[in-house]
Amino acid sequence: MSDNKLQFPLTVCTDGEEFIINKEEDPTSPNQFHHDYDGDRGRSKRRRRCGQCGPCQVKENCNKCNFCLRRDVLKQTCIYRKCVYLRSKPKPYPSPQGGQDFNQVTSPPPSQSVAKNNRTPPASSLQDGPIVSGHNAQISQTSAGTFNPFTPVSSAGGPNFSSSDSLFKPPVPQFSHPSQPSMAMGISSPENVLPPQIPPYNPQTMPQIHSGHSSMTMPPCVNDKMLPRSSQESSSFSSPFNHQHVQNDPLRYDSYFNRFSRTTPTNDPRTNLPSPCMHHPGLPSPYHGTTSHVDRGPYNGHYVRPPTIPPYLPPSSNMLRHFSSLPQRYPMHPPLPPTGRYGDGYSEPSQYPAAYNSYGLQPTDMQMPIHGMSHHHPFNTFSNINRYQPPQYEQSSTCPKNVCGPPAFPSLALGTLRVQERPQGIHNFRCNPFYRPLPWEKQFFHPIHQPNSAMSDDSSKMSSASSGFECDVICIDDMQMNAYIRSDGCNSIEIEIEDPHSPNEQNKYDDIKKKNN
DNA sequence: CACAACGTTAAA
DNA sequence: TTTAACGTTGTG
Ligand SMILES: [Zn+2]
Ligand SMILES: [Zn+2]
Repeated sequence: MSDNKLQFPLTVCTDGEEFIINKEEDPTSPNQFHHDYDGDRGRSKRRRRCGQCGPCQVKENCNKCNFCLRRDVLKQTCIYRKCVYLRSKPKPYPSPQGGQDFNQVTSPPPSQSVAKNNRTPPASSLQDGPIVSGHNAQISQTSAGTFNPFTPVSSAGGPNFSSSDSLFKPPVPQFSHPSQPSMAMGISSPENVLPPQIPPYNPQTMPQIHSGHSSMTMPPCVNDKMLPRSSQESSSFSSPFNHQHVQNDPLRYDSYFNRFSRTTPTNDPRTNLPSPCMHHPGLPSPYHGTTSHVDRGPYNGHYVRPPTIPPYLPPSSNMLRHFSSLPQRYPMHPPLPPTGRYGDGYSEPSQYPAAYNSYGLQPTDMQMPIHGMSHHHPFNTFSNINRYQPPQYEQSSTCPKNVCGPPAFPSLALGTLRVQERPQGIHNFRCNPFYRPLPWEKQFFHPIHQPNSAMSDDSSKMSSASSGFECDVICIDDMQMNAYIRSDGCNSIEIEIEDPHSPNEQNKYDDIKKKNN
């Protein structure tokens, strides 16, 4: 890895865009948590949102899910905002003794005191959906001390998961093949520009669930490192990202077709996809409605801690459980789905499938946003979106979520860097990764089968095609190197830099390039 | 179990 | 006090 030659975090500028590159951290670092809920210290009776997981980043209520729609009665938080860690059943209260029922779900990271910001501010804006919080421009706490419960996001839709089963059964190796699209480095993301990834709630762009399996009701995985199928698509949306990409016309390996190619948006069917955000052609939408606060944010010592190490890579999934409050199709106004909180095995702590991946977006910094959210209303407040970092799996580990095998590509040997766009964008719910159905949400969104859709039913294909992978040459601090760039389809790009001094790697690259010819 | 309802906790 | 939403309980 070329890490040793670079100092992180690095700031990389490409085409006027600045990115922050952080070295990957070990999310598993234990010492980062502390909690009280199940711990003893003044344990509170209730767990609190961790403030770090993907859903916790969502600042706005979707206003479409059952919980939102029936908030008064159900008194539940928006399905899209439900903390991953709270999805498991709470441990029986006064369980004074060490019955750590859910050892994994105990406490959140030392909550950054910052978390308090989580509380949503007055809402000023209203749009339709939740907002992902982001960093404000302050970057933050980066340090290693930061807990990263979740890794980032990938956007929405993670890889295809069909069902919980899929967790165990590697879908298609996402990494095994280089794959398609990813965003090129220069991403221009002016404020108000949508992230490419969030395909509007268009049935066609919605992640499709693998049919034939049990239904998954959880919201999407946002952390997957792999490029979710939808991400891909989204990346092709006309968006700053894409545009940039086009400009760069990077060489990319299209796994789907098994070959390298230069991008040509023009003929790429994907480019015909709808704009990433139906609501944001570029401007904020009108505000309408009242607002309401949302969560109170994490509180020191009160969270339930996200799964610790092993837990974050569990076999099954709590997260994959049904989350029945998800609307069928967000933007649409479909029939309401049922609401359920722990259902479907959510309760099983042991099941945090991909806790990390599934949910976590790892904001570059842990800062919580400050935007208000409206309860029953859309808002048009833009919040800075986090530049979510790609998931950080152990180096050789595979994406837990896609239990697929390890990346069978050079990437393994390469150091992984996370490149994040410098914080600046603002997005509303629709533009936020969470907005899209998360993996577990697929069930809700997928219902609409679109035979003729650009999206194939063959999840295998989609899957492989979704691991955006492209090799390109980038320059960092005057150093040129080959790098594989993967996009999460949203706000993050993962760049794997080859160690210039590693002949082997070089060869690998060469090989790859040759294929292209 | 999935779901619905609602008491209750706790932040603002 | 109000509001958000966690945890529990009841039903099918
Ligand atoms: Zn909602
Ligand atoms: Zn959380």
